[in-house]
Amino acid sequence: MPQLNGGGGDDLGANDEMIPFKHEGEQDEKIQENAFTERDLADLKSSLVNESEINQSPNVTAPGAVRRGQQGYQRVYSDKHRDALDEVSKHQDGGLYKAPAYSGYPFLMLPDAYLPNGSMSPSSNKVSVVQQSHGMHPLTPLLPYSNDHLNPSPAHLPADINQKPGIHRHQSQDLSGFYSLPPGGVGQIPPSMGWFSHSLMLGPSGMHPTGIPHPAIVPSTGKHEHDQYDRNMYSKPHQQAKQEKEPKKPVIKKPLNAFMLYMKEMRAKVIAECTLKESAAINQILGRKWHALTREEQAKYYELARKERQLHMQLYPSWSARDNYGKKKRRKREKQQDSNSDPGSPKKCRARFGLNQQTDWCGPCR
DNA sequence: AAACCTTTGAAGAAT
DNA sequence: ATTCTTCAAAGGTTT
Repeated sequence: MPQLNGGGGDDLGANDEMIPFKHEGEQDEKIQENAFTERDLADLKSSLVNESEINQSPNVTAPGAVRRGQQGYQRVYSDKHRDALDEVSKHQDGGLYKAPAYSGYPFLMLPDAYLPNGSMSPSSNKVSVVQQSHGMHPLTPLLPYSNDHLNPSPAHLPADINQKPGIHRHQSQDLSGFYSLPPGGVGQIPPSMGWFSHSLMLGPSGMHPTGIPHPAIVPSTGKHEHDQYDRNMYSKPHQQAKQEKEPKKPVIKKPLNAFMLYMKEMRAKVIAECTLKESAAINQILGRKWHALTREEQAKYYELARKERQLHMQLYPSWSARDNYGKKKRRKREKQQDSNSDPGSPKKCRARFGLNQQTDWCGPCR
């Protein structure tokens, strides 16, 4: 597993690269924060892109170039964070899910109101990840994993679930510990979690046998997936009716990566601060805030993402990211691909000239 | 109505 | 082994 790559030795070079960027990010952050509070919002919006270009990559003029440059940096950067994460994991794997920072993470995002009995608030374990204070969607991706949903009666579950062939991807003790219930919690997650460990067990519209939709599963309608998901959350009968109408095969979405989890948590906060609503702009801010995070702060999300992937893998052993390839139709990308596939358009400008010589890149690459 | 935009990270495909 | 592509979320914008 890539994220477990101990990184083969934390080369100090990584740190050397990390530091300047981080400072840069912090500066940006300060600027950004000031912008939120002092700058006219319209100015902020209009200057957002320019500002980011100036701050992040002075040599770059085109947004696309920013993207490319960052991609080049990205891998190194992510590797470094994996290193950081590994460091954290080294500390946490032994006790992470038995305690502290992340124990019961899936429940962390759960408003107390959703907690079993309403009494077992994991507040003591809450990390800053908690979202409701920002008006975030209370039902985060991991909500369905909560014991609130596990609770509702294993009686609903097929008796032979754990005996289903092909779903015996080894159950990591790590994971079962990770999703362990609070002491005194009502339900107990079966060690195997096999009761909902295969997509085949899901209804036509991605409903869990318990009636709780898994966040990674959406009806394959393409558009308005999220709306449907939200409706599924709150209107069960309606959903059931729809379930009958839609024999379509459910789409299992990719598990969220660290940054996506971070975005999900922070989006509402950023929107509240700057009143921007345009996701593209918000995401730019979030990207910069992400870089401004400390390693430890980021490590939290890498760890959460790792658990997400683990659980996703257990829930849908046969799922592959490839399954969703081609589900989205592209308009512009195709053009870009065409230009890239052009024999006269060298794809490897970045590799050839490096990020510091982007002026030597061909037009499309710039 | 559907794709785009914009971000980072993970996975898979391609080279 | 390295590079490239696609998708994950989100919601206003563009086509």
